[in-house]
Amino acid sequence: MNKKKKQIVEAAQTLFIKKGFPATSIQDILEAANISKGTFYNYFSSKTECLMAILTFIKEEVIYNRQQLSLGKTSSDRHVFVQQIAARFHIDKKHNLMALFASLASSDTAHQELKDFLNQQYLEEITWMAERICEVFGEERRQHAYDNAAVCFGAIHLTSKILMDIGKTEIPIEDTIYFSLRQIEQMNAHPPFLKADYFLPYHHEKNYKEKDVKTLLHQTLTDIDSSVKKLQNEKLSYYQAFLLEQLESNEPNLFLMESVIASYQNALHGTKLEDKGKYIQILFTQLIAEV
Amino acid sequence: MNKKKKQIVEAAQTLFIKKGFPATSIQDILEAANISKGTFYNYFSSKTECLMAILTFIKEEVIYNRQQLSLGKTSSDRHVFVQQIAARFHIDKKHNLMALFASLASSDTAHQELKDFLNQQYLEEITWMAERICEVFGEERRQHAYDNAAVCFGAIHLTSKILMDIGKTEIPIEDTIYFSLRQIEQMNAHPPFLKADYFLPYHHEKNYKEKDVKTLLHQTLTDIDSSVKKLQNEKLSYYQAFLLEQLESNEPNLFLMESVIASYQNALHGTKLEDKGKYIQILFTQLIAEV
DNA sequence: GCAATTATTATACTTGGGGTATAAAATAAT
DNA sequence: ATTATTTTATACCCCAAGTATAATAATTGC
Repeated sequence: MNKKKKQIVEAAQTLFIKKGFPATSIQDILEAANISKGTFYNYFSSKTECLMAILTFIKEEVIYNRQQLSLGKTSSDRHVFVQQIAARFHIDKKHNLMALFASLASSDTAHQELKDFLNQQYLEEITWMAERICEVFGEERRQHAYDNAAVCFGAIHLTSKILMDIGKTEIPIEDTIYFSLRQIEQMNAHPPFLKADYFLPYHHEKNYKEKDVKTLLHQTLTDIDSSVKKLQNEKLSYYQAFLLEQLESNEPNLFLMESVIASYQNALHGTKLEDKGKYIQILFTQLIAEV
Repeated sequence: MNKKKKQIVEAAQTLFIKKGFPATSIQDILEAANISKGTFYNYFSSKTECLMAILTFIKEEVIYNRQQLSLGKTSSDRHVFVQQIAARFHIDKKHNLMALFASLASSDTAHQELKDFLNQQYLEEITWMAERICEVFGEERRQHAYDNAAVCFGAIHLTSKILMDIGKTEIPIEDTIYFSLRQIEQMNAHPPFLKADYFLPYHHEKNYKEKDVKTLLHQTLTDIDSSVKKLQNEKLSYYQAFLLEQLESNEPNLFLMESVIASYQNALHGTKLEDKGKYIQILFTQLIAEV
């Protein structure tokens, strides 16, 4: 993400939160970001697309956070699971996404595009949750994993919405999550309602996604290629070339890449490319999370 | 509701469903209803208000339907409960509200007004459900009634949304409701999370509502007063006068009114006021349901 | 360093929707 | 039949999304 684009995204995000998405005009964004209309439409074809860029960025942050939470912990740790679920809420809160979503859901002309985007997000969240339920409650839960995920997810969201709407904002989201998790504690006696194969297509999506993240990673690297060269750091240039080479190969060595990216990011520390490094790290985390 | 207003509402409803609320312009409504802008703004101060009129009308239909379903059945009948929950979905489906809600949630400038309206609707639904859960599962459930209502309601809505989104439209909503009800079958071992007193203010709302329905009923009756007189039916005129008198008194005799309204409606059968009669019946049902 | 390309600005323009205003015509009420 | 009220047609205002374009600034390639 280049400087101008970031400038726009930051201004837009602030405004979307403060005034709500529909109430924020493009003019507002232009003034806040100190850019002209042409520039805006150079980066985004519509206000909706700008919003989706913001949401995508935040989603990456959530994935990264969840991955960090799981480091060094066993995958069956229930408290980690709760923290990971809470991560979305905390990050949403940090960016005040609650307010944003409240003024969203659909909007002016955004229709299908945004709707599909949000649907994709929540269905991904549910398949992730079903997978994690198997890890936390054991493989014998697999049959009912989607039933449980739906009930738990539904309970969390509705309950937190209720608590918001009736003004009980002091209750931490973790309490709500523990409450909702309790609802799926007992083994299910009935045959599964939501069958795993319903969601197969959405697992396939992951592969598409994987491709997308991969190309995105590649693109980001090539984007800053010249800037990296300018730093005239031999090691860095080598890393850069290595990473691109790996990404272009059919079977990239993920372990090696992980290590190299760490050094790569380190070498960028303090330079004006530091943020790009972080972004690359996040993309990579997302890539391995999806494999 | 007079003829022109109904004409507008019907046209608007069709369009909201077909094109979605935000995508429907007032111009579209004017053309579909064959009216001019002035007329529209004579009945509604905004597009949002028009939508709320439609939603209110449908809500009344739901209440009426649920009341009909409970006739002659014990209040603990689980299948009646399921049918009553399903009523909302069926009526929503009949009016294709799913499509409407999907294009809604918030919108252009509607903001607070519409948001509050929808919040009110769903919180009322939850308090209704909590009450019914006590009736169906027994009084010993009261402590956890709101917990159970939230979990069940959340499960129903999320699950049906999922099934819609993944294209499993052939699964009847009743299956989803039975599935969701199963989730709250076991007695809850933990202390309640959502306490009943959180929802106390929303019970008070009922009283306000009652007043509204009463005045609405009165207004509807006076609206058609002259048309009724024109029919030159002595009995009908007497009923008309009687009902108005009762509504104006401090303690209307509901039993008498119920009987008179039945005859009243009967006398209107076949006339062009038949629909008005039905509407009055629905309003009255709502009135006694809230007392 | 200079030429060529690309990004950015400023500005004007088109389209379209929400909502107001008003005078004339139609309909209803007494 | 004469008021009142509703309805219409039309023109208008305001504002926002998005397009177009010519001029200017910044990058890039060589």
